[in-house]
Amino acid sequence: MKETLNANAQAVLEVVRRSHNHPTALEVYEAVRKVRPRIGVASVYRILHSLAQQGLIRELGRSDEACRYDGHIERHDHAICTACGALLDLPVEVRLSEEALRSAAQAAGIELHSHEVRLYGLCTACRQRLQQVESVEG
Amino acid sequence: MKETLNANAQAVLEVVRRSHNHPTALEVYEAVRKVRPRIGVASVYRILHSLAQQGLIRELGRSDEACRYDGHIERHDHAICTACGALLDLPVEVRLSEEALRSAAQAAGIELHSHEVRLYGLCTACRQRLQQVESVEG
DNA sequence: TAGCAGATTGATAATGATTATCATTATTAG
DNA sequence: CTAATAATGATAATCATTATCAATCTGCTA
Ligand SMILES: [Mn+2]
Ligand SMILES: [Mn+2]
Ligand SMILES: [Zn+2]
Ligand SMILES: [Zn+2]
Repeated sequence: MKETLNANAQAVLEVVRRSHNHPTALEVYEAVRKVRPRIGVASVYRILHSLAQQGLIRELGRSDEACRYDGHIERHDHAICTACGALLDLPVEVRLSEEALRSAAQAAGIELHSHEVRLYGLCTACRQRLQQVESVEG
Repeated sequence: MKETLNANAQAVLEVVRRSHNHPTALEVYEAVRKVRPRIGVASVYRILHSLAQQGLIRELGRSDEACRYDGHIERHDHAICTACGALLDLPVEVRLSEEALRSAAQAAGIELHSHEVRLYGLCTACRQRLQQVESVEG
């Protein structure tokens, strides 16, 4: 229900698109202020979430909100539910070649210590819950 | 300089190891309280960081601390500096087979929407900074 | 055009996670 | 047994994010 972007949303989108450094919400806020001085921080947060929901920008971090700890230190990957934030171990390893890792790390200029694959999607519970809603609505 | 683990640290480590659900610091705190009722929340945070630094447990989330936004929505991967929290785009794609993704998602019971590879290590700036320190100390 | 229902906005307060302080307590060295 | 030092935990502070809610804007109708 949020088809057209108003001036504020346009400005936020512009800022995020122009920036190549993965800005935080507050950084976006400071930049948007320059062109839309009356905008408030609440609106920036609202707009960012809305843009992310529309797929126009992407949210990084935020698997839930609090830092989580893992007692299993052997390398393994995770699945993250985009609806409820659940963070699950992947029981099988997603293999990727040493060579690909090495060259990617070099291209980014990073000294590689470890890596992780993250799968995003709906967990079983959320899938069922959303199907319910869908069948009621439709 | 934190070779031996005292009773509090042992208890925290036990809790994290026993839990299979990636607990938050506060969840760990509640569980540890049961066996060490006098422990404070500050100590739990201190111990968790210390254990992570020693490589005995792993911290998930916490690329920096605030949620970051990305204006580039085409699928791509990231490098994260474990020293300064910098979050960088990988300029090359880390390829992994559709088949591996699919089977991993199925094994975790998740309906896969997207995925991301994360490389962890030291960015250029931090690498140089740490070399300086090292040469002064050593 | 005036008036009104409903949506949008932004100032501000509230919340939740994490960190900083600092007086108190435990450890260690002499 | 001291005195010095390190570890601890209660509590206050900070920071990002969200909730509230009065004010404002936007169609729309009489
Ligand atoms: Mn895990
Ligand atoms: Mn990116
Ligand atoms: Zn879920
Ligand atoms: Zn760095």
